[in-house]
Amino acid sequence: MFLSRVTNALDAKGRVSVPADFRAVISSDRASGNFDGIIVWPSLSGPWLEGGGIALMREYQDLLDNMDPFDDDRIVFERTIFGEGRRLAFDANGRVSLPKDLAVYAGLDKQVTFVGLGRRFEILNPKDCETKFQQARAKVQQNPHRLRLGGKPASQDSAGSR
Amino acid sequence: MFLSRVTNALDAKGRVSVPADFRAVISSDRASGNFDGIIVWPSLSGPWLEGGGIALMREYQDLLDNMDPFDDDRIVFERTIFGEGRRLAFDANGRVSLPKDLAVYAGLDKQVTFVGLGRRFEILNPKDCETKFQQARAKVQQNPHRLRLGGKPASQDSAGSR
DNA sequence: TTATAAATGGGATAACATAGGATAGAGTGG
DNA sequence: CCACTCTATCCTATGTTATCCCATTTATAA
Repeated sequence: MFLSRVTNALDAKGRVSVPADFRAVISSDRASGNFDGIIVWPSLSGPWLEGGGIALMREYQDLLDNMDPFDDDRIVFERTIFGEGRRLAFDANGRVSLPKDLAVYAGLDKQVTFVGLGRRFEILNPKDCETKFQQARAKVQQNPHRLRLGGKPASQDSAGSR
Repeated sequence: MFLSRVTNALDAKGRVSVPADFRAVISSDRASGNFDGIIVWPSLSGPWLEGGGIALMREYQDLLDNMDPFDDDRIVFERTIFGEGRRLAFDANGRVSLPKDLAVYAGLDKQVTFVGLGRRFEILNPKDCETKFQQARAKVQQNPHRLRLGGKPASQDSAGSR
């Protein structure tokens, strides 16, 4: 499970270290022979990136496999999920090199922040991250009931927030 | 799993490099002795091409075996994918040469874009690709609920809205 | 402090995409 | 039946980019 917030440097070659904790998650749910790296895609919700391990992609694939092959929405999801995703392999030091267009999309410059979201994570500009965090906090304080921490029920979760 | 979007040049001889990532997928799920190349057919849905490895053809065959022999979808499926499909072998540099009629069908000229869709991929004109992607993105944003991205529960996710 | 792991920097190297000539095979016309 | 053309495949070459490898720094823990 991806947890916590880490800021690392993006070097001149476009490389950035993936936090060691995150790497541990990837390699633990990685059956031998699986891709050793992360999958990253531009968020549908705004100018930042989202990512996860290959296992997450398989979950998405399972969901899609259950859709009607001739459903119009199916191809739309296939394009957005698989077509936008990039496979970024770890180098020997646990770094990935971030494609330039993704960096531009997310406004990433010298520093990037990884934010764990459980099944997946976000990659964004540290400044934007701070802003988003404050907004999210404010929202929860206004509306504390939606997330019922500590109780089983939580029928309408929404926890995944994102 | 085929991921991401790559644009490569179609040269004067009708050759185009298949993205290295895609080739890796093919050779990884390729039992030794299998066909080293891609299978390409005109899409059922419009003027572009679809393709995959030989392994995908096997999957389709299994699917078809379980369909009603008189199902209309089945017949269309068989005719396009098996009937119209072409076997394009890699050359030493990982290129295939795209038959002229397929290029015409898909309106391919100097540049072609490969779009990963998980089990298969699309091959189309970069301009058309851009259009389709914008449409897909817009559609998913309007209707993110059909596919429960990011988690099991999330019946009315999107909570984090923003 | 010392030891261990993680993150960072940069030069060397290999992989990739692309171009073009050379060769072999299919099809056509004489 | 042979010569010719056209086309497809093979092979080598080259610029560009990514990745490999090693060295150094920073952080964490004993």
